[in-house]
Amino acid sequence: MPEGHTIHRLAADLTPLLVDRMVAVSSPQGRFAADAALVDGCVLERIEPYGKHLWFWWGNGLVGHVHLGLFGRFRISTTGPSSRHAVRMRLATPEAIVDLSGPTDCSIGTADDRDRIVARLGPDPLRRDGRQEEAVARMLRRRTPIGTLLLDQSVVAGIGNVYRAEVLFVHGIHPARPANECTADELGAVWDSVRAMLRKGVRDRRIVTIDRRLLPTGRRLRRGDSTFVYHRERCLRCDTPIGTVTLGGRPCYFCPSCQPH
DNA sequence: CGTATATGGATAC
DNA sequence: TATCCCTATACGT
Repeated sequence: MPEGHTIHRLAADLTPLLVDRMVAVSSPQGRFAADAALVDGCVLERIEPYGKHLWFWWGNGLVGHVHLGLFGRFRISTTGPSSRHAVRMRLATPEAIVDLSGPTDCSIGTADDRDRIVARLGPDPLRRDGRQEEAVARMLRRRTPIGTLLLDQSVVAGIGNVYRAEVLFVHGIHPARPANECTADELGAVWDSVRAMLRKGVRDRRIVTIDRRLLPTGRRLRRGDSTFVYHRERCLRCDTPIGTVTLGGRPCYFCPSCQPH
């Protein structure tokens, strides 16, 4: 679930439920209990998404940090606590209960702590302050494979393994190509595409990158098809067997035919 | 019941 | 580069 679109979707969903309210903060599972006590009963002033990070600005000046990692998940209930799951953090108002399980990080810190983390993030395509030129500059000056850079949160914040593969496919770029062998126009187009993909992900609440205009006319889609190359056996466009190359420590799926060296 | 897998990332070497 | 952590789910036995 969690690439940047998930985080921005969560901020939009949780804000009307929790912001400007006094929130009971607890940790049924226990590991967040000491931190929870620091903000329990405070008014939540703002929920801020940035890349794959989520910050909770509390009325007493403290700032909660959540990073879902690979397994983290929020469950929202308006009818009572959802049992059965290990709940690291519970945010409760009279109207709603928000349960967080499995995060890589869930902690309470200061605004400075938040700033230090944001300082090492690249621009986020889903934020108003996300600047295309900044991301292009960060990529263009390096000869690192573009597939590695797109996964590097200090270059662009919010892209994960699915969007990286899909956006490179859409532009016909082999993931191992050194970033500085791309043109500025090309990299700008990659930014624009991934921003559009992420926005669609926020709207749909899931990743669907397929654009029928990029497929041969008459190509039949199977139920559940959502990507061109990610986690597929064969390319959705040309049926060539999909390859993978490990970049940034994780397999990057690509079509050897549509994305030649 | 066990095992494999997953859209992430920090840390140790 | 390797290892570990966090959790849920799908699937095989």
